[in-house]
Amino acid sequence: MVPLKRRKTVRNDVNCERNEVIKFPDVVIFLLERRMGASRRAFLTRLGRNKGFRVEDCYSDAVTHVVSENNTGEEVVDWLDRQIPGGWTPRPVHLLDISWFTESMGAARPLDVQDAHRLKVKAVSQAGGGTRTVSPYACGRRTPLQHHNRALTDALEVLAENERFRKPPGSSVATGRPDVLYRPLGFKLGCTPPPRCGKHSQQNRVLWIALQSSQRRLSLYTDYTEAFQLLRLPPFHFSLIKCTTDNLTQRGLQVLALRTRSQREFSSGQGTGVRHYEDLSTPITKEEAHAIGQIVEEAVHTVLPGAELTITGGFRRGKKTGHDVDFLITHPEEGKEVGLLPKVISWLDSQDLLLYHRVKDNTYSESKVQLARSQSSMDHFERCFSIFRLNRPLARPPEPGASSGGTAQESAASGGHCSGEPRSWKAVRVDLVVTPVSQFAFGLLGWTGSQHFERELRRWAGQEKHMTLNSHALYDRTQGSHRAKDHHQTIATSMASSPPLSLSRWLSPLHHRAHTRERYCEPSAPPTESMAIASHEKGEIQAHMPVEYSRGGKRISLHTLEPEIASGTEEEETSGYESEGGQSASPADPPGGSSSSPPTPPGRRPRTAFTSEQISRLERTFKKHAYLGTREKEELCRKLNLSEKQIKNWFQNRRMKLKRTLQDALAQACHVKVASQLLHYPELQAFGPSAYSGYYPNQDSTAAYLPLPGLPYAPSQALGHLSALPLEAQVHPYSVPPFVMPPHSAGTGSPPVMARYHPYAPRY
DNA sequence: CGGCTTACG
DNA sequence: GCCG
DNA sequence: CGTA
Repeated sequence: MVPLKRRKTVRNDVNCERNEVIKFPDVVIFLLERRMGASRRAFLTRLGRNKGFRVEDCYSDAVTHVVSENNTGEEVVDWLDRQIPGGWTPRPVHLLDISWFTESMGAARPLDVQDAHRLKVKAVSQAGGGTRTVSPYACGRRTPLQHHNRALTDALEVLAENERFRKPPGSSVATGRPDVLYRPLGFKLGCTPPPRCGKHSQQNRVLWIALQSSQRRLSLYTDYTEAFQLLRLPPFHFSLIKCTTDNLTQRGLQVLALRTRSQREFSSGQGTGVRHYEDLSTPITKEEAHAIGQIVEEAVHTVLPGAELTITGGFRRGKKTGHDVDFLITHPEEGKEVGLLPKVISWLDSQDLLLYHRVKDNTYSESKVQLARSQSSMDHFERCFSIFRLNRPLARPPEPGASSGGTAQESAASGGHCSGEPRSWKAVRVDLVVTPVSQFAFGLLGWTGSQHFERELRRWAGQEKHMTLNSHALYDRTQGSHRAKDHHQTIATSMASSPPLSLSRWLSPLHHRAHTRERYCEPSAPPTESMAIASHEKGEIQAHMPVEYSRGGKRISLHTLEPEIASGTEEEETSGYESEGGQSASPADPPGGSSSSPPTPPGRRPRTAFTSEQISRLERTFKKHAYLGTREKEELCRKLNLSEKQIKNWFQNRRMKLKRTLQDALAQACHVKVASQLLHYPELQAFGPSAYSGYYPNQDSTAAYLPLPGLPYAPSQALGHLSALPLEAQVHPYSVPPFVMPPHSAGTGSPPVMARYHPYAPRY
């Protein structure tokens, strides 16, 4: 099983004219006899020399290319080490597989060394002693012996190996290859990653390495790496790394790459991004977007006459500028749209309007784990990321309707270096998505959304339309029907008729207030079932709604159902009750109180405002472990004068906050919703108290107020990072990894599982 | 009024 | 429930 | 985890 592709080149060339002339003086070859055999070596030597190569009989420092067959890099190094008196000192020499030699022979010239030719030094020994290659999981190809970022590739390999044996739920995401990581880093890493202790040290290093290239994000991501550990989340996934670096490549990394001027290692897309960095970081105007629209429209109509083009994204929301332009394409006749995108692209390309394009079809079809996901085929849409070559208007701004079809000027191709002088065109990012009509509205929503907009929209859907809208579907609770696919009319209508900004008028807090007030202020009138329903527009009828409320510091909570609950509330103690004297003393406010906020329902501790001392200590503890053991809970409880329940709640809330923060950041970074998937691991589930609860020396008080430089969890810091992110708020909801729906939810004809949106951090 | 923070089922 |  |  020799994975080497041997070319038969050699054969008949033996008796060719023998010119011993050295045509390529810069290449000095040494053929390693080991496992090659003397006769074959002699043959190859002759062949090489005939072709004008300089092939040495003995190894020397003059040698530039060491060629071996069926040896690992380590074996070669080992051999060299034994040959050279005093040991072989690593020097810039290519350690190559025979494939380089034979291919060079075939080409009659020394080929540039490709990664595939290189021997990997740290190859794992394998059965059969064949040529070693790096795990395909680690890199899409064999890793070169000499490259800048050994630490990175090694770490990747470790990661990869781990990955093979880890089958966590949702791991289907982890199919991406990390070579994206490897390739973009065409430059030498500046410094060595910080050593870390802990299980995930390698992973963290990987991340660190990958991300240090973008200083802005460095702290962010190292912080989040720690956050992952803290939450006992599994180490990063490949996909995450992939996405992350992908994104970095498209954004921040470019800057660095430009600086280091090593563009050669970039893929075409990355290179394009780098070359047009200036353009791409220049905001796109509405006019430009419109012009692009004209072009795309022409393309679409040419390719498929009936097709419809709609602009989505920020421009649809009314933004005046954007970082890209998004379009949604469909055809009124279901099915007509399939395969449309490639044609559109190639038409555009033929008109020389594209600088780059990458069509993506089913992103995750590769991963077989297509689990119950009847709806939400968002991720099956054809889509394309492209960079347009948009002609700049000449001199004066003409009317936007100039669809100058193929006027693509063949300006100086500015292949690699565009000097600052203004060109006649500008590079513009354009995203194209094709959806079947049935999905059109859904797509429209998805691709038009901004965090704010979607949030508003969902609220609107929920409160006004009694429908649940999330990124996967629209559910009509009124009819109990599921309309993910065919409700486009309603959505489209609402989209059209109520522009985003006017949505707020639906959000009158009055309804809401009225209901809640009603419940809290009129203990004498137990809500009937219907009332309960009415007050819970979300459709979640609370089973045990407290019927009787009393106010005051002492609660006498009577729950109609669940008597045990009432008794259960005992465990709770008043330790922290008066921590804030003023507050809990008598929250009793007159019923007619015009207070803006509803009174605290009885049975519920009035909201306390934790002091900064309390917070800082909690934060410090949290930084050590996000899950609190009984021991520490008690301790905190004492020291902070808070009840255990408060401590417990605080930690719970804090974990959620961290999680949100993480998800948001990762979602942004990945430009993909993978983040929430990553956080769905059981590790995050309730976890018993730490075995070492009491062990950590309690670095008492003292420096409690310091912002703590390394403390990513101090709100100020974490949020500071976030807001510092130059990333756009918009995250497209496509590329949802195969969402693992609880397969058992089918039992009742109940509505499908819906993620409820989080009021704080809409993550789509 | 939204965001963030406590508190709870 | 408070704050900006 | 959603929500008051």
